[in-house]
Amino acid sequence: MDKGHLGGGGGGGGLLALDASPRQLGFLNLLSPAPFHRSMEADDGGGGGGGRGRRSIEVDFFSDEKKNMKKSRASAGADAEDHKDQASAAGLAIKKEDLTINLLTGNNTRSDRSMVVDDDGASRADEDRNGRNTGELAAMQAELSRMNEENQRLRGMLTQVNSSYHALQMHLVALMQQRTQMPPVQPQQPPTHEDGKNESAIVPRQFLGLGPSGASADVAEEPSNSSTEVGSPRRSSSNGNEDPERGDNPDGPSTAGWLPGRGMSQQQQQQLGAAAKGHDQQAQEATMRKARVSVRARSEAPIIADGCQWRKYGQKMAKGNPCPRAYYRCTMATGCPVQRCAEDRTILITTYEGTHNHPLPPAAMAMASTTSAAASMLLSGSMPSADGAGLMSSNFLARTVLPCSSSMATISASAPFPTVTLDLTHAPPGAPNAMPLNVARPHAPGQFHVPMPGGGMAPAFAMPPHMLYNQSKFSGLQMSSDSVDAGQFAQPRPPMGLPGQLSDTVSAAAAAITADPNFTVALAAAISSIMAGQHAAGNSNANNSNNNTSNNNVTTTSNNTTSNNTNSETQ
DNA sequence: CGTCTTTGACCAGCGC
DNA sequence: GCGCTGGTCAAAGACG
Repeated sequence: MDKGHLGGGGGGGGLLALDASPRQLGFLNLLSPAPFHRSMEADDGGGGGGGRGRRSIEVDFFSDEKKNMKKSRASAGADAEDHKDQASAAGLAIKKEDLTINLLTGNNTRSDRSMVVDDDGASRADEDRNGRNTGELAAMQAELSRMNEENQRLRGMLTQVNSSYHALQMHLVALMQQRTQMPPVQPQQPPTHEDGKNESAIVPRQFLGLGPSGASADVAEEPSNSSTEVGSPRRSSSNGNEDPERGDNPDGPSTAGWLPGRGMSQQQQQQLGAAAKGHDQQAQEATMRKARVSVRARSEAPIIADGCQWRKYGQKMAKGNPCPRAYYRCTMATGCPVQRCAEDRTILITTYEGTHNHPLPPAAMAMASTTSAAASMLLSGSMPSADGAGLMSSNFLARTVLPCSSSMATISASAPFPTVTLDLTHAPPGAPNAMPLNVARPHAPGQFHVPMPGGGMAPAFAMPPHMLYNQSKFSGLQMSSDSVDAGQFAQPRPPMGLPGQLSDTVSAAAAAITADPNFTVALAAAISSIMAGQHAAGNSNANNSNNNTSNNNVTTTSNNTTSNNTNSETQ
């Protein structure tokens, strides 16, 4: 692999020098988010969550209760059952209903009695009634206050989570920047392994068996630009051989990793193995790069506007598709490997391969993190350790997909190149662009559809990818941890047992939250709405300028024509 | 003049 | 071994 990144063309393109550097850093994906998702994961498979809007938390949280209340009211006292249900549902609701119902139905309740009494002594009855009403009123008020308190608490939790998320995000960004600035940095490797010993174990996931490939990814990067490599063997993918060419140049490996090449890993490992410290990272990078994230969205534009600058370096007629496939390369940094093609007319399919190795503008962060997360998830899903991993990853991915988009995201993973397809062309029936957070219903077995909050409101890519609902029932943290590792630090880590405290924390939180499905749903909705709102607000400026098109493309997608994503993973 | 896009050619992997 | 296909390079042209 290699070269992929070389510069493109000749002509003037100075830009080109892209060489590949492998770094992974590129993205950070939000660690936090992952956890979020998970925690949120509620059951909802479709359900309910709903949330609608991004605006008020309260609504989201108690939507269910409110619904129940409304129901009860509507049904008027007639339905005793309703009452029961309501009662079970929420205390407040019950009381309210009791009042209403009692008056009408004449049950044994005090209110009833009072009514009956009226016949005789109006005044006394009135007093009693008043007294009772007052008492009930007081009770209701108490309930309300209680609910308010609870609400406050929940809000506080949300705030905390939110702040934590932002803090992590910031931290990641900082790390990323540091990394990019200090090339030589050694891969901060995971404590556990040294020089590649554990690598295999650590990096297990790879589809390709990538081993340590080359030097520290980070390092390399850069400087180079390698145009030097241009002459080199083109297809990187293929051979490990290339790497050797590059020799010490770390880039080589990385690039290699980046490319589709399949077999390189072992050979390279042997060859380079000695040197390797960054192997782990590279290996991961390689895997990351091999993993592809395909985003489907309706767009008239030739390329999706995700905040990054893409340069077209090639176009080919793809077999079986009348529409040409175009190859794009990120020009924001010289070795940024993320790339590629768009096909199809109405539906723009953008496949990302690799990760950005440079700091991204806010506008691009969302998409980058999304794709990165998706890739990492996918990769992590392949991990042997957890059966559910794959599924989880799917879910997570789904959740990860552009949350703002109103459309549904369909995720699929397929071999030989693990590919995650985020289908933004789907829109729930009857849900136009701006569909509120609706219930997600699985379209078809094996597909994960994720409701995206706020369609019309927030820029499609403005939001962090993590705010989606969790549908999955799976709990593992792997996803999060993996995603984090892979996406960001590229440090290889044991699948599950991450040293990460974060994982623990997250898991604990997730467990606690997920204990109550309803709560989970509500919380998920609330968080989604909040985050959406914040991001929209925060990024609106930057994003608007850059992402308008993307927004339109993705967000506007209303109906999906294509549900055909290949979903290999079925849940 | 510099940058970007287009487009033909080259190379490598893969399947038969 | 051959052909097909995917992916990339790089010259040439277009555009601002």
